[in-house]
Amino acid sequence: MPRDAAEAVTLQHRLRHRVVSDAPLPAPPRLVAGLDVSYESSSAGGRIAGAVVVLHLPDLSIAESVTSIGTCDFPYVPGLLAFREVPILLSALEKLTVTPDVLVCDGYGIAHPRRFGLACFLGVTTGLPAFGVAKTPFVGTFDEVPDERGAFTPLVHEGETVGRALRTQRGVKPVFVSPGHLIDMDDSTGLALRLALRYRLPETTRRADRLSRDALREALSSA
DNA sequence: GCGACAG
DNA sequence: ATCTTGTCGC
Repeated sequence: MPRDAAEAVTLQHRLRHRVVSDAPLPAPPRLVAGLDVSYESSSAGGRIAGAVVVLHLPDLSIAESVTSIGTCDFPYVPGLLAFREVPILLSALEKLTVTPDVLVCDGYGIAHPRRFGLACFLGVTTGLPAFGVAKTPFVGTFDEVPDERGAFTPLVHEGETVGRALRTQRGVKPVFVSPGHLIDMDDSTGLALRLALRYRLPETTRRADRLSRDALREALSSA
């Protein structure tokens, strides 16, 4: 891992060419993994907890869940989020005894200043299909999304469609979906929708968020 | 040059 | 991400 921002940007530029973001999934996914990270402090130096929850499709029952505790050694810089979260998430992924068919990341894929967001990084690193579902806008612009579940408008950045603003529930703000690696726009959108049957965010993200939060609380209190 | 800026 | 009160709605 890079030690500073300059090295990180260089690494992103070197790896971005390995990204495949226009291919459909090789087969219908059976196991989908949600990943998330919780922080003790907003800045670097504090403890962090990474969590991965694998769900069965289509029933969304839990297949396996793992966590990993560590320290945050990279500051938050827009565009460099992956360098904060990838290490802890990889250590958690190593504990899995099952191999997910796709990773659902908390953040962006190719909808990124250098087309290499967190989902691209995790996908290229693990060799697994990965896409991102973000809660707030980052790069690009989009037209208002019709207030209907499943409706979406393209997220455009520098003339390219890099993702979609997707309404997962009527009456709630849209989420932002973008392919990361070995998956395309349609499969990413379809999966996000299948995972967000009741709430705004995919069930994978919600479960991983809770698990990482619980794991961090536990780590901070016991030791 | 001035803001905006995933989590 | 995280820190937090009250409030609207099913």
